[in-house]
Amino acid sequence: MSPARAGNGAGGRPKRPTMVDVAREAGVALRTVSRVVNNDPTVGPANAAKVQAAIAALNFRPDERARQLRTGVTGSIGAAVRRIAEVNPELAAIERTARACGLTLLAASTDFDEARERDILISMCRQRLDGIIVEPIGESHSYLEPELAAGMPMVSMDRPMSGISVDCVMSDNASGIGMAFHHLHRHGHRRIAYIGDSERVFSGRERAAAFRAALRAHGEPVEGLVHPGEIAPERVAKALDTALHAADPATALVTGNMDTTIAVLRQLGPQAASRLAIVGFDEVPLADLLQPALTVVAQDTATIGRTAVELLRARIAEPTRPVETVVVPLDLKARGSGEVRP
Amino acid sequence: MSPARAGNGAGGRPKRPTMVDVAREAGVALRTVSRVVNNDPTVGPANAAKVQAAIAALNFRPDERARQLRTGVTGSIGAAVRRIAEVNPELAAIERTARACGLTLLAASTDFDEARERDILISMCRQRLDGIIVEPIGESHSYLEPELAAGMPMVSMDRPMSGISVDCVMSDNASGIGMAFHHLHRHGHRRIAYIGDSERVFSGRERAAAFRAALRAHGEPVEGLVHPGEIAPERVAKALDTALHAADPATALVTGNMDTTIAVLRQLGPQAASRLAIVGFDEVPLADLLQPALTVVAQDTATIGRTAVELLRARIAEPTRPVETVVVPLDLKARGSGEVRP
DNA sequence: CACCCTCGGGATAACGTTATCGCGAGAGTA
DNA sequence: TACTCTCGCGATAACGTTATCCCGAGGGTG
Repeated sequence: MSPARAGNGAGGRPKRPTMVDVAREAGVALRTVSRVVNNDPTVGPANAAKVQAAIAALNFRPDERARQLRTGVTGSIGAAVRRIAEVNPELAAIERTARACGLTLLAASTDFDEARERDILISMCRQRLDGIIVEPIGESHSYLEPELAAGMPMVSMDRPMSGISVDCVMSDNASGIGMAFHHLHRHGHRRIAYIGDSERVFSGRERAAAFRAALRAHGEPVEGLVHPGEIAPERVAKALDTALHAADPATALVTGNMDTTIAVLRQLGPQAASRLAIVGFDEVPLADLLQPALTVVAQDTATIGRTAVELLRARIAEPTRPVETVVVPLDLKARGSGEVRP
Repeated sequence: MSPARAGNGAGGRPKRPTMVDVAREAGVALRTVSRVVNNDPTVGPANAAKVQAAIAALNFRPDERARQLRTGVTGSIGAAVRRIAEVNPELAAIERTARACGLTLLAASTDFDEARERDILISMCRQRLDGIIVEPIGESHSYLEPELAAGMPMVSMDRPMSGISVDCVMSDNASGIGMAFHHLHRHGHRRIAYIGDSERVFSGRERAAAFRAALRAHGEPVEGLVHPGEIAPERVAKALDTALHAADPATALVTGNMDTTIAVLRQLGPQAASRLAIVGFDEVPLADLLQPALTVVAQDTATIGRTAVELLRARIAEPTRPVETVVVPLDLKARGSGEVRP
C-alpha cells in the first residue's frame, strides 16, 4: 500500500527463502548449504545439522530453475503426442519408464495439428529439456534441424520424421496388416475389405499398401476393397457401402486404426456388426465387452513407449551414436469378431 | 580427447549460442538483443534488423530457464491428476483452457499413489510453477501448507483437499446420485442397489451417503443395497451376488464411478447386464456401443476442467482473494440401460 | 620444529536472461 | 546559444543455484 513495501506487500507473492537466507540463519557459508542440499559428504555433522535445522525453520525449497540453469541439465524429457488425456498406452509406458529412470515427463497434445506440434516442439527446445519424444504429425520437420545440430536429442515414435534423421520406434505395420488378412483368410473369407486412415499420413499409407500387397499375394483383385481416407462418419459410411453392397460383397473387414474401428462399429450398428467378420488394427477400449468381442491386431504399446525412452536415453548419453530405427512386432488377439464365418 | 577441447569436444553437447554471442555478431549491446527478443518497441529499425539477422545466422533460441529465473514467472501450470494417458476429459479441458490463456501445462499421473502424488507436488513447487491443479489422492495434504503460505497458488479438482484450504471445483455428487436413483424409481424400480468406490475416498463416501439418503427419502430399507468398497473383481462380484440373489433381489443398479461400472458389466456378462436396469455414475467410453447402450449420470467434465484453470488464474492474479468452492451440476443421459423395466 | 598432506569449509565467479540506471544525441523552446 | 526533454541504446547489477579455487587447521613424518 505504502511505497515502503519490501517486495512482500499486497499483491506480489511473498518472497521465498533462498540459500543465502538459509546460510545466514545457520551461520555458515552459502556453499555449505549447497553441499548439504546435494548430500555432499564433505560437510561435517555439526554444520550439516545446523543447515538442516535452518532449512526446516525457513521452509526452504531449492529453486529447480536456478539449479537447471547452472548445471545445464533439466532432468526432464518432453513428449509431444497426439493426445494426452485419451487412452494412450504408449504415453503411459513413457511416463512409467521415465519415472523409473528418475526423469520428469513433460507431456503435451499436438492434437493432430501441425502448427500446434511446431509450437510445442520449439517451446520444449527453449526449455532446454534433456530430450524430446515426438509422435510426429507434420509433413516436414526440417525446421528442427538447427535444434538437432545444437545437440537436442530427439526420438520419433509410431512414425518416422521427414526432413531430419532421428532415432525411431514403430510397429511393423506391414506384417500386422498381413496377420489380420491372413487370419480372416484362414477362417474362410475371400472378399476382405480394408478401411483405414488417409494415405496422407504415414501409417495410413503403409497399412493400405500392405493390404493391397496381401490381396495380390493371395491372388485376389484389389478394386473396391481398399478404402483409405479421412476418418469422418460420412466417408466411412460410403466406404462401407462400396465394400458391402457391391456385386461381390466383402464378408470380412480389416479396419486400419482405432478410430476407424469405432467409426465402423457405430456406422454398422450392433446387428450388422455381429454378422461381419472384423479385425481391427489397434486395441479398442472395452473391446472385450462388445458383442461379439472385438478381434484386433494389437500394437505392443508398452514396448514402443519403453523403447522410445530407452532410445532417447541412449542418445542423451552418447550424442554421436548412429541413428537407429526399432521395429516392434504386433500380436493378434482373437476375441470373436474375427472368427465369424463367411 | 586432448585436454584442449573447448567444451565442445566428444561427448558433451555442443554449446548453444547465447544473447552475448548474438550481440557480438550483430555489433550491438546485449540489452538490445534482449529488447528485440521481447519485441520492445524502443529499438531502432536498423539495429532490429541487424539483431534479427544475427539470431537467424546463429540459430539462437533463448533459454527459457534463464528467463524464468530472472522474471520469476514460468508461464506454466502443473496438473497432478490420477491418470494422464487414459480417458480424462477434465485434463483435456484443462489443457485446452490453459493453451487458450497462453499457459503451458505440465501434467503428471499420481497413479492413485499417495507417495507419488507427494513427489509430484513437491517437484512442481520446486520448479516454481505459476500454479498447481490437483485431483487429490492422499488423506492429508498439510505438508503443502508451507508452499501455500509461500504463495504457491493451488486448486483442487473433483475432491477437496484436507488439512489445507484451497479453491476447489467438484461435481454435485449428492444430487447426481439422487438423479440416478430417481430415474430408476420413476421407471418402476423399488429395489435399487448401489455399488461404488470405497468410503475411504471422498467421492465414494459422498456418493454412498447420498444413496442411503435417497433410499430413506423414498421409504426404502437400506440393508443389503449399498455396497461401497475397493474396485476389485472379487469384491464387485460379491456385492452383485448379495444385491441380486437376496430374498428380495434388486432389479436396478447404480454404479458409483466409471471403473465400477466397467467391473460390473464385465462381471455380469452381456445377457445378465441387459436384463438389469443400470445407471452409471460417470461417462464410460463407447457407452453408446454397448447393448443396451449405457444410461449414465455424466459429470460436466469440460466445465470442471475449465473452472479449475479459471480458479487458478484468479488466485494467481489475486493471491488474497477468499477461497472458493465451485459445485458443478450433472446431467443424466438416458440411453437404454437405465430404462429397463423391472 | 619444519614440512607436507589431507580435509572441511568459505569467497567468488559463472550460468543466460531481464531490469535499473544513465548517457549522449537530436529536436524543440526561450 | 543554452537548456530541457525525449529517444535509442549501452553498462551493469540482479535472479538462485553450482563449480572452481583457495585457505587454515590438524596430523603425520623427517
